[in-house]
Amino acid sequence: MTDEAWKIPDIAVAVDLAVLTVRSGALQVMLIERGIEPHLGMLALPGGFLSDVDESLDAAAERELTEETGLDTTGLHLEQLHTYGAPNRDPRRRVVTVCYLAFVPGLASPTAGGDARAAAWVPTAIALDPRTELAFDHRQIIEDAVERARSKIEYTTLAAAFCAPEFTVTDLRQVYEIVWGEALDPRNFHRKVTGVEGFLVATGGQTTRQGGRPAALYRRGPAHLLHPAMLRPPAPKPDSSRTS
Amino acid sequence: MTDEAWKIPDIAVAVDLAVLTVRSGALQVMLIERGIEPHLGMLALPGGFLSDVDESLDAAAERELTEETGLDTTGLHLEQLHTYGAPNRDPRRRVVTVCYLAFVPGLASPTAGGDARAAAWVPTAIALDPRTELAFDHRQIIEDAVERARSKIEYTTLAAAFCAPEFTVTDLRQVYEIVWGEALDPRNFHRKVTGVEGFLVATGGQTTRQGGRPAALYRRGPAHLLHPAMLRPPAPKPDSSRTS
DNA sequence: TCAAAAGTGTTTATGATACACCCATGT
DNA sequence: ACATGGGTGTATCATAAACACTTTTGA
Repeated sequence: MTDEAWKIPDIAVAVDLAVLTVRSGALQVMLIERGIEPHLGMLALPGGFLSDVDESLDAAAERELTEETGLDTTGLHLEQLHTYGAPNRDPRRRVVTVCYLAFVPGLASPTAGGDARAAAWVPTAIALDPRTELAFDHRQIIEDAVERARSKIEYTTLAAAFCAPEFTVTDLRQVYEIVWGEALDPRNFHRKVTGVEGFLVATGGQTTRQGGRPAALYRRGPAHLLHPAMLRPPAPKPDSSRTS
Repeated sequence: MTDEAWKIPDIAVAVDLAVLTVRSGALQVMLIERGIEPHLGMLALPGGFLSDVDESLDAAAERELTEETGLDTTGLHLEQLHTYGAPNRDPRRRVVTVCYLAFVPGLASPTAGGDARAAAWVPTAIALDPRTELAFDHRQIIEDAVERARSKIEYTTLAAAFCAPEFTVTDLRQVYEIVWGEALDPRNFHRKVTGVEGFLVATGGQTTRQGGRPAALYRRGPAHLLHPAMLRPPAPKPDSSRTS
């Protein structure tokens, strides 16, 4: 039997995870502080090598997340983001990493473990700040993950999952504003989300407020896809036409 | 220095290519007939293992395509589709394959080479027919690739690239109909594509026809993205309400 | 003059945006 | 009364779908 194994070079396969959430009014990403070389002590995404030839990529992603952050991954929805394999992205050897995105609410605070010296939620504004140093090509990965998360809430009902079990339309709008980094018109937003079938279910309850009309409370409806999709306001062009 | 190389299992990294085009009025995919085990003689996507630790994933994809099909890959736009890594997708050993999609016009007929015994364009209707046997998980990959190609022409001007340098609106519409497998209203389609800025540029020429009004000829315009996007007709629900 | 294919006009419906305005509560 | 935020009404615009109709050619 012909075999071509002779020409297969020694390449390691890793998985990395961009776990995003909305916490404390900010889009945050789970980062670890590396406890091993290379990039010892630097911030990085949780991840690591496939540990067993019989481990699926998805399973490896879940395992690494649990190992390094202590987060419970049962029922966690992971989706492949991209595979990064530039020849020199890891100084030790050739590593191809399959990256996963998890964009999920309600995760606990992490507990460092495995090869991670520390683990914490970090606002993406800080993680992507030019002054923040990140290991490997993880800055690029986080940028890709944020963009994917932004587009996911355009056509799914996922944003509602970041609200409390009972929430107001304003709570939901703030999730969109945080993730997109754009202000939305509260009135049009209200009409839109209450008009989409299966998105919100009124509970009949109302908020008690300090000043202002009480808001109706809603629970998540059965829909997972949004029809029609929520539209992100177009990024305003740099204004080069000021005459005065 | 701490190292964790001891726990890195022996995994091969491959690239596979789903090369799609529109030829002879059909959406077609480039398939090879395998010249080596496993699945000797079976239809498969072109692809193979990374051959060198310094070869990027993109470069490996181009190399494999040229080796197995003889196609010229200069200027070819490849985009990552997905990474498939189920533990038993290859009977020999653990293989993680990074799949690329190329959806491009004007490719020549292939010439088999490398590990391919034959190479040919195959209509996707045949490739995905239940009676067609495909190696590994390549049926799934082709399905994913077709879906991606279908959505790409919704929001890009790529479809026009499958027409001759000068083409009519009907030529362009037929590309959409072939890729989507749906009939479109010629009149609304005409208004739509001629109304999108930068999509089509009238050359002033006309077709000579056998019966029927001559059609205006167009060239591709400078736009790459479509605003607003072309809408795929919604898949009709199975009609369970026929009463007569 | 007729068939065939190209292209235009018109109607109707949907949805986005902007924003005026009213509603319900705490102070 | 009034500030505060919740929620509705409405005009205007952009686009999509359906389809009647006109235009331009070859036979």
